Amino acid sequence: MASGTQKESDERYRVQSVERALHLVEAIAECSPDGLTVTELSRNLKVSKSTAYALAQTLVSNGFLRELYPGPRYQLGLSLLRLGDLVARQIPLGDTYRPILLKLTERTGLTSRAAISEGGYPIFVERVDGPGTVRFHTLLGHREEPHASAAGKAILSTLPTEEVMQICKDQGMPRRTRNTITEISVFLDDLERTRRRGFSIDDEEDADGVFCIGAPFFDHSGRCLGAISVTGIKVDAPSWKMQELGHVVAEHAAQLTARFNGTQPPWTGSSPLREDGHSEVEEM
Amino acid sequence: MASGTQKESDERYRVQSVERALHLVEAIAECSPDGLTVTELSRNLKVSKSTAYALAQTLVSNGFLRELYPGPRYQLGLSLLRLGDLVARQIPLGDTYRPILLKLTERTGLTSRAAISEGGYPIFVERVDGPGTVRFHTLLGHREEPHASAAGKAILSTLPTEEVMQICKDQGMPRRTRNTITEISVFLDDLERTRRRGFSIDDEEDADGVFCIGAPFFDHSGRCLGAISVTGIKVDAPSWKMQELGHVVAEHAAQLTARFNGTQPPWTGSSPLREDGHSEVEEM
DNA sequence: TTAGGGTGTTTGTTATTACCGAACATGGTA
DNA sequence: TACCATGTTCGGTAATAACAAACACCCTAA
Repeated sequence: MASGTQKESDERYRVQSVERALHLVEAIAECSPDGLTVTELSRNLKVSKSTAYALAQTLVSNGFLRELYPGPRYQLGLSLLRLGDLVARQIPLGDTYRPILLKLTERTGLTSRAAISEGGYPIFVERVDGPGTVRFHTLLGHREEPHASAAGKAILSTLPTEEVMQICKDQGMPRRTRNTITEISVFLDDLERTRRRGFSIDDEEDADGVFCIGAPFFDHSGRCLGAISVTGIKVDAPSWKMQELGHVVAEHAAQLTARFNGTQPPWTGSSPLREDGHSEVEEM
Repeated sequence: MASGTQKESDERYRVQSVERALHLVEAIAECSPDGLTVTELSRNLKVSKSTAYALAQTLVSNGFLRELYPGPRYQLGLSLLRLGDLVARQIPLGDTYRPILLKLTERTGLTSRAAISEGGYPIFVERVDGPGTVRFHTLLGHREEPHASAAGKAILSTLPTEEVMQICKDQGMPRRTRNTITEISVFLDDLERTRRRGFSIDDEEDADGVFCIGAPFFDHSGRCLGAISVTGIKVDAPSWKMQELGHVVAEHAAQLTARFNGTQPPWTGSSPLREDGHSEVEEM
């Protein structure tokens, strides 16, 4: 549903006009950077023009939106830049990620990202774009599908089975591509493979032609803090190369763990190569 | 007043509950990263506990705030990170600033920032922290005082006198430190010196012990797009060193202008050194 | 030029709904 | 245990958010 996946704070205690105002901001965010006019907003939110107008004016006067002339189009305002920067700065040890991602991108030539775990869901908090011409539309603060992203699978691979099943039930396992895993039993098998090899693979499971490889990092008690991942287009890395990339990613994740004075749980990295060779890559 | 400096879109057309919700976000931003409780929020906004509760719940359910236990404290939410990142990405030619700021910081050892001009006011859109242990609390999206910041003075130095006086009248020239320029005539003199030497100096005018040096950059028509500046603590750069720093900053600003295929207006940099030597630095 | 359809803005009016105060639940402390 | 501080829930009431309709202002086409 609309915004339902978070903890469902009772709907009775929500303020309609505020809810509408926030949806208005989101609507503009989706149409960025072009922005929307009052009429478009009113249609989008299914409210009267005058209501949309009043909401937009309120947001503008507080810097959450800005009016672009002519024909006033509303764009995201600079308060959001300031508040977003503030959030970025208060991410625990936020400065730590960038240097390691830079190294990872330099080594692999791929876009790399760091996500922290929010109740098992990956939230991306840092990004280093690769040198290639391909740019991925990845936003900080974005929450990816836990079952169809490398970061999500890396994080889930560290959690007990019951928690994984709970998250999958809450979130559902919607199909994103032909390769998306939508069966819980298949997914649990995949997490088991992830644990054994020490890194996760999203092989065109979230978007066609795009792969990701991720690995988790840990705090001092061995709890998973989040995951890092690299993203590329499939032609850049055929399946036989993923094994190699996986070890590089896992190695950098281990460096992050070390920076946090963390400890790898005993079962990770214990068998970087499976008994039966590299079949786990090809069988997906 | 509260948020008065922006264009005063008629107060009749604002919705109260949304206004309160946004102020609530700002209140939390000011107390970040600790966050605030419902009771603190209600006191801060001068509304009843139940109202603050409803507003906060609405913001939480949309990801603008997050609830931290115990004793639910409300913090800024990850939607703000995502929206802020989106704004950052749609800044015109946003990728251009960082490499030049990196060079500037490497060369000077100081924190450097880029601001774009929003109707003559400087809005910071990029930042590269210096290697020192001193960190300045500078936020992207923040609007600094035009009359008491190096970036502001650099931008204003490119505008006609009437516009400068209008902005000073709108904004006022509040005193921030002992050194703040609060007299319009003195300020206009300072802008004239800035034009002649090609860079602006904020010598403890915004914060005690902190100096900034800025220089404007231009588009193809010679209009000022914004300014870059470096920031440091006074002990790192006594007055005699500012002249030298100024030329480095101005040089990097010129590189930015070149990147934008811009043109320096004829009167800039025409006399990088004043007739009477370096006295302008000491007389402040 | 004029008519038309599209804006954004302004205006009352109505009933929705946001707000408050008070009651309830909870947790820590003396 | 009683107390005082929270956070949460409830119902009544009046403020106010939302709407429709009118207005002003472009454009474009006839």
